[in-house]
Amino acid sequence: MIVTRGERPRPGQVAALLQERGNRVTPQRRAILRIIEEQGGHLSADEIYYLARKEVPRLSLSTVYRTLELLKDLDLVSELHLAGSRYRYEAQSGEHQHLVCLACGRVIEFQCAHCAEMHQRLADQHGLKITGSRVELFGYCEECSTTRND
Amino acid sequence: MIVTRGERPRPGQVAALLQERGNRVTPQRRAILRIIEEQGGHLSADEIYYLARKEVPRLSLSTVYRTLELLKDLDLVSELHLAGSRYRYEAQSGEHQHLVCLACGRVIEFQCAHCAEMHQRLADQHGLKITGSRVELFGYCEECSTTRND
DNA sequence: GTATGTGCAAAGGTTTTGCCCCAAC
DNA sequence: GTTGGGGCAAAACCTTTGCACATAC
Repeated sequence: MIVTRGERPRPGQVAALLQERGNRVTPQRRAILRIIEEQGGHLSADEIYYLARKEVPRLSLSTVYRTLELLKDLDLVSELHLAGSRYRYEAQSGEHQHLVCLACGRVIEFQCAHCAEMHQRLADQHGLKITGSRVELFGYCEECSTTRND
Repeated sequence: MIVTRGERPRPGQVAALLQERGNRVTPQRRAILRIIEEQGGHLSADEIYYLARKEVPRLSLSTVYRTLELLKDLDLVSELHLAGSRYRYEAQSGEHQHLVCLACGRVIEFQCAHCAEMHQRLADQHGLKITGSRVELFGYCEECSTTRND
């Protein structure tokens, strides 16, 4: 099955994707994927673990990591290195980029067609076939820059 | 002393920068800074440690980390999260961005005035004051994509 | 001489792995 | 019934910290 990158497969499709690879659909995997999709945010493995245990109390952190690995392979989830030392995970939902506030940690997502276009041009210039891109802008959001100036 | 961001201070200036803050100029710090500048690459703390020990054999890894912390504060070095789980460090040498080959790990740097301009516009739209930006394009370089197709 | 800096060792935090039992197919 | 997946505990990995000694100033 081919799911166009950037288009989020529906639950039934996810099951099919897994089965195609000989993977199983388990309550743990369902819970973890649903949490990432519903929360929408940029969750750490830890936070996912915490949330998922409400549903699958005996869940272990290693299962979270293993599941995230799998979901990355399936392009259902992507792994981010924003500020701080931990990985964060989010549902794959089309190319988008991040503005990160260094004070409060808030992350604003944006899409930018010009960026994508420019990246393609840059990659061509350097003979690279792009498979992914990341734009992160760091700074201080409106609220935080006001506070800091008080 | 003010060193314009993006302009690399010369050795004498570095000493002055340190002294201004009440920091000392030690052989360890000199070695680490020189390695980062000369290697030009994107070194991990580990690699810096390894190289610097040729010169300062009793150097410890914690000194490397502490020195990197200091050099970051002075804006002489910047910390990157490219592919993989470790931090990498490079000499601060003006805004530039990275193309990363996922097969061989090669990193190509590029500068892009358009990107900077666009980032400013995006940040303005979202009320963010930018202090830094990161553009990373992932893919396969010419050589590697040839090899993979064999 | 006096802080600041260093080495060493230990702690810390996050992610990965091994092993054996369990459950999805 | 098979085989992939999960839980647990331990290991691995990278980075940070505490402390006593060394050294740049």
